[in-house]
Amino acid sequence: MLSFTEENYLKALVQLTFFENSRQHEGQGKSEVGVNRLAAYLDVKPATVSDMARKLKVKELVDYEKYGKISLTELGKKEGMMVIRRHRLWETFLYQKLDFNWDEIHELAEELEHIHSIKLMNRLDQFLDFPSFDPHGDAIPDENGEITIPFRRTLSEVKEGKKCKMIAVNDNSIEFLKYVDKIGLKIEDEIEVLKKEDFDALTTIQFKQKQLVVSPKFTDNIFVLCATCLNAKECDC
Amino acid sequence: MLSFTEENYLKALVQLTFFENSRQHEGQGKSEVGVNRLAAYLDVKPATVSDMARKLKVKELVDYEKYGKISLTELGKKEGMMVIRRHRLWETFLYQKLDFNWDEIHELAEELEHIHSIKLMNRLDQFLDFPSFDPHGDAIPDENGEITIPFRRTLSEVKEGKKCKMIAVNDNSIEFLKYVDKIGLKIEDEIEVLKKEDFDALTTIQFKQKQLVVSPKFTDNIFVLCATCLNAKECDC
DNA sequence: TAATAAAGTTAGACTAATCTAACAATATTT
DNA sequence: AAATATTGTTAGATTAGTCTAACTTTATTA
Repeated sequence: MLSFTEENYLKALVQLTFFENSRQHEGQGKSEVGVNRLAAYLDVKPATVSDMARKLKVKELVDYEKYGKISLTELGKKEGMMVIRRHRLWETFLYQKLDFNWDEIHELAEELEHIHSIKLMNRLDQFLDFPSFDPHGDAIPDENGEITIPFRRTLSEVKEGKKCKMIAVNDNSIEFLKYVDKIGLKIEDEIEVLKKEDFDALTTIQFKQKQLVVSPKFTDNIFVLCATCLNAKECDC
Repeated sequence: MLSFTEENYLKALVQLTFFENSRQHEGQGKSEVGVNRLAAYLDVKPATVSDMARKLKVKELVDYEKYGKISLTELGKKEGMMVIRRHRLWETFLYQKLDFNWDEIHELAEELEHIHSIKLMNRLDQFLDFPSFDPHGDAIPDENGEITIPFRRTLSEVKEGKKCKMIAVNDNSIEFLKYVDKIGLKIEDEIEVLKKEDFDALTTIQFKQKQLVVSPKFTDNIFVLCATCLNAKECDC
């Protein structure tokens, strides 16, 4: 059985090697990370990560050689994915059933994700009607730790005059989530890009009969999908 | 913030000093416990309890002097009660919402009870419609850690020919819970005592149109209440 | 390529929670 | 009351996860 701490290392490795900058890395297979980077991400000292990397290697959860990079083994990836599955299912529960705000659920899920029970998570999954995305729009890994990330683009990439729907946010900081809440935008909402101003990169969007001018700080962090590109990598939206 | 372990010590102390044998102790104020007893209950060595007792004393959670008994302070009692509140609310959730069996919920609640969030527990309480008892029929402490144990008697004490309803079980062992499940008896079910045989202490009961002969091992561990004694200490049932 | 910077490792220390083994205090029994 | 049994304490060790400080390896740059 994995400890609380070991699980957090595996989760962090999944985030850093599979999710972070996934568009840049796409297809490059650069799924490894340095000791310093992981240490910074987990807010511990590099020395601590060095130690832990050795321990995780013994348990065959990571591939790692002294002075080398760290990467997840198949087993390690699966375990990390399961932590993320639990995290995202709990977030969905807190948001949908207990009426928590978008910006409150992450912290609670950080604790709840460490409850180990496959049965519990499968029951919760069923209770929530098998959601595909959590309240931030991130995909929820299935029972086997598999995740099928649909092709996503940011709102910045959508052409003028096109419509799309918001499916996720890229920035999970409380400030960002509070802003999105404030303007009244929600997952699954339809957004129309009315005008894109090249000069200062401001975009005028419309959703729910409201018009709003937003900056790249916003558009870069909203993931969208349009009806036609749901399953297609090429799409003109 | 209390650690996982500290919380378990406080919970155990509440169980041993307030709940266990509460009928015997009633009114005697003997709410203290020895090092060996607590060690046996927690399945650790007495040496460990000695150490922890000193630490908990520093934190003003227990009263304790070297070679003396351990008892909870007001603060310690409240913290312990809150752990029990969380445990019982989670059990209720697992049983009512996720359709877990009676005998599966305890173990999961042992983990869930350590998630600290007052808001989470209050929301869950609301979601469950403010239950007074958990699935085992034990009272759930309120937001302030207060518990009002209603007057309970065991099925053994009910006179021949009287009816009562089951409100709790005294024995939470898996074997016992499985047996209760097997015979199809549930919290709130009405039970009629048809016959009591003094010779071998067997009792014939009826519930849901079924008749069954049970032993003291059973009747001693079923708590009941009758309509007339709900709020009265004296009752002829 | 040699010097410097960045990245990573090792040794030794700390804390919390546990153990064992030896010892001390208190309670019980003859 | 002395002997014995029960109960509780202390000292020293262990493990996981962390730290700091000193050191080593690898990468970058002048």
